[in-house]
Amino acid sequence: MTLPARRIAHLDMDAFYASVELLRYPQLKGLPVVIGGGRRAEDDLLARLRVALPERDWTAHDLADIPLDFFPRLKGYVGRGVITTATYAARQFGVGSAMGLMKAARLCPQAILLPVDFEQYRHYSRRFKTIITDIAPVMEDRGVDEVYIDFTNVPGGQREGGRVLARLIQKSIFDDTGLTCSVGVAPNKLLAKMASEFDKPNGISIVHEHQLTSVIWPLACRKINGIGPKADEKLRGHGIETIGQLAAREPAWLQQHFGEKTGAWLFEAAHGRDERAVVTHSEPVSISRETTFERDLHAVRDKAELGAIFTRLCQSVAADLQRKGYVGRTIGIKLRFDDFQSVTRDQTLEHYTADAGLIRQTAGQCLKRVPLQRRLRLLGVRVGSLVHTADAADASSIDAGTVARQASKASGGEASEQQLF
DNA sequence: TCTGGGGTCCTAGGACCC
DNA sequence: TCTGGGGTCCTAGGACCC
Repeated sequence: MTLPARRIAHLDMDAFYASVELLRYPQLKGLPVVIGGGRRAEDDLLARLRVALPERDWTAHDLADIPLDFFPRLKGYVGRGVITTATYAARQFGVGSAMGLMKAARLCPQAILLPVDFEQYRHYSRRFKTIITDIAPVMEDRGVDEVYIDFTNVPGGQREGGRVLARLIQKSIFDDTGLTCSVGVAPNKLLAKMASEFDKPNGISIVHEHQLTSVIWPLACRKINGIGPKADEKLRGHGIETIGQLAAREPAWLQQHFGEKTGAWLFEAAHGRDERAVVTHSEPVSISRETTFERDLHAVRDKAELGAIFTRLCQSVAADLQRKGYVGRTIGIKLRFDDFQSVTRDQTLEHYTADAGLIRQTAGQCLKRVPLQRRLRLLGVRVGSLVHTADAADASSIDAGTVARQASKASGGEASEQQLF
């Protein structure tokens, strides 16, 4: 008996956030639209609408019949926002994800700026993932708009190398949601991920093992998921630009220059080898909240403001933990200074917690270990070493008395903030 | 014209124990 | 008194991804 050949799909929704917005605002179809800008973008849009059409309740986010003129343009945007997604029409102008909005405003001032609406995206994310698992149950979540799917044992999953099943999934998602996606099918996750980029948007690409040298080797190393800007730069320094050139190096040479583990992985990846399974369930390792300030804040001069933000972040993390049913025992902070340098500090507690007061107190201790001469642009709070609340609920793990005692100490609010800043 | 927010994984050094 | 490994935990930083 022989095992069926592995067929793994990578499915990537096309310009997901922007496409969801276009479902709600069809009048924007074909126009350059960028999503981002955080709270400010939302306030701008709502403020305009309240002035223009004061009779309606604009917090409802129902703008399907709103004239184009009422949508805010990128031109003149000031602030720290970045682009989360851009429509294909906007990408023509060279704007793209993670770009600062002020830069985007220069490249494409006429672009329409929409605020992000995660609740909507999560809603459509759940919808398309349910459609997929109804057809092919072995699916790995890779975020709101991406998944891996194991086609191997799905009836029809081998037909035309997976194209037939990919087409069925693509059509089912479109019929239900009106959204398009791109799919790559290959012998493993590494190649499937690359394949899903070959034909975008709304494409399907099939890669077979024997196409390694003809299809994969001419590609830039950067196309390998896991090779980022730094590794790419270093590879270039050694005259390695394509995956084929990477594959030609000796494993020992790669290990010598990139470390034992990374070197071995680079060699395997360049040869299209990847045995990782499609993982249908995973547990979070950490939960965090962070925020970039509207303006850089000084630890002494802006003490009150920072203290309030710090406390709010701790409360948010605690609420997230409680809502999701986790407790953790490693409390950490992250700071980013005005020169963009970041530092982290963390401390591991004896007992698990999801208590805002204890998190605040411990995070405060961490903060005391950081020199605060420079102004800050970002502050974050993280809780790691997570376990399910139920699994930690025995007396040896959570000491309720300790939690209550330390919580009351820290929740004095004003007093503890005084010490911290 | 500076660069969001939420994650994972890896490395490396020091403490501590056997 | 000095020496060596190995294992695990903790902490800090960094690369990378969506």
